[in-house]
Amino acid sequence: MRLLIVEDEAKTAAYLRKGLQEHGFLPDVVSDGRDALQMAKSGTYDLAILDILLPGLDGWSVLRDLRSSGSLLPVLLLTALDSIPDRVRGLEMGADDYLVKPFAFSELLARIRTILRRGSSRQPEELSIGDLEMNLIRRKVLRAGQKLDLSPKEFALLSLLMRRSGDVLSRTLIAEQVWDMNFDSDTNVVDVHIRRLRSKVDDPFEQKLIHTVRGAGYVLEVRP
Amino acid sequence: MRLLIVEDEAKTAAYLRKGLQEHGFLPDVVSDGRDALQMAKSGTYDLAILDILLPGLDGWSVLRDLRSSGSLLPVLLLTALDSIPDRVRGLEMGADDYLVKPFAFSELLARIRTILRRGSSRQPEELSIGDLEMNLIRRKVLRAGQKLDLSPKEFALLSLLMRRSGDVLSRTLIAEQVWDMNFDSDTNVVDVHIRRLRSKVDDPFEQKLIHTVRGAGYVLEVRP
DNA sequence: ACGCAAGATGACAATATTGTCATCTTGCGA
DNA sequence: TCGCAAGATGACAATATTGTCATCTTGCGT
Repeated sequence: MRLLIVEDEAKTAAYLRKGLQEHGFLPDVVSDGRDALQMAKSGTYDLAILDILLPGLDGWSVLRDLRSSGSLLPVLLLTALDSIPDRVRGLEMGADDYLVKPFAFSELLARIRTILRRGSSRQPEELSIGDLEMNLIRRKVLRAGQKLDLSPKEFALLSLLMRRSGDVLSRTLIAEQVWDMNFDSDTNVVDVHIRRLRSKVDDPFEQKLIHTVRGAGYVLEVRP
Repeated sequence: MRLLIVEDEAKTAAYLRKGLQEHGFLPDVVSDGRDALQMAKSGTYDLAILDILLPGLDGWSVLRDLRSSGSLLPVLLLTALDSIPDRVRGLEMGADDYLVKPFAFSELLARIRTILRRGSSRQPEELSIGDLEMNLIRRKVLRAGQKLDLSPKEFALLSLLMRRSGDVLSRTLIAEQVWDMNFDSDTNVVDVHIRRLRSKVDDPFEQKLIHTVRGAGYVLEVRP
């Protein structure tokens, strides 16, 4: 895990760098606010530990600029400013945690881990199975790097299959989720849409991903 | 936002409930650890504020059981135990934050918001401006609580406007983003689609959200 | 190996979506 | 205030999407 340590005070900076390195992190240290901002925006770090009192550009400004440029880089503010208004300000400006100096190294470590843990356990908006990738937000689907062009229903159906890949989904369940209607099973819409989806997702490729489970429904998964 | 407050001390519990209610949350209070666990597992809460010293089952156990059962419910530990080992233990057991009593209500509030912000806005999939809400993942749009039925292009256009609400977006920019093509400006597709969007999003309502900036483009914002 | 039920598939018609164009309105500078 | 350019709007035709149905295939129990 790459950490960006933004800290002007040399002694603290060295202490942080050494301690974090020993715990398996890859820290870089920078002391100037302007440099910090540039590095933080580079997209190469997993988390920044940010002091507020800095030369060049203070920590508030670094954080504000970072967030307003759309960066989601987790930031832990580590500062001697201990008043409640400062804490609130930091958190409301988009910091992920606020720890007051002097601090216990073990607590810093635990808080860093907490932030990082959170980062990875979130509901993903990027799904992928085998060489099939889809981005729910951008509404883009790729198979083996090639862009697939799906209709709205096909997209909804595929996203359901991917979100629950490995599970066998009954036609009834699919109908409820994708058509959000309770189902009078005398239609084969689901079958037909599965067909259309297959023709785009599976037909052009060797490795099939959409599988039929006779009598039960459909699964999306990689099979040997 | 539904909060579960797990707090044995009646005075603190009442104080929390009242304060949080005033800030727009929907808090439920429970004082027994066993009840707390059951409620936390029900899946109806967005966050739990958990004290450690409890009758029935202590906070550590509640947290451990919750996490080992796979629940991702965000938990903020709020306790009088202020030693570093306790803090570390709490965070490492899977709490999302640890705040020591006595605490400032404003800091608690800021920390709650920080945790909740993480939860949904890593890349916000829920956008809202005024009484217009949209969910990028579920592909649902509501205005004043009413469901709007948008075509794919309309949806893409609106999501662009919402993601960048407050910014004036030129037709060229819109064309690039929504049609992802470089634009030979001898067409008025954008105008037409703005029209169609307006007819669904704005026409039926008093308060308009889509505004024309003559010579520049369009903005989505709340205007007095 | 046979028969049948489950599933796959192709075709079709009903809708919905989209882009273009012609025409009407409106805001703003001269 | 007039005239014009920017923008709004309604209508239309070309496509695309969707659901249904009839028919073909396939897997599986006997």
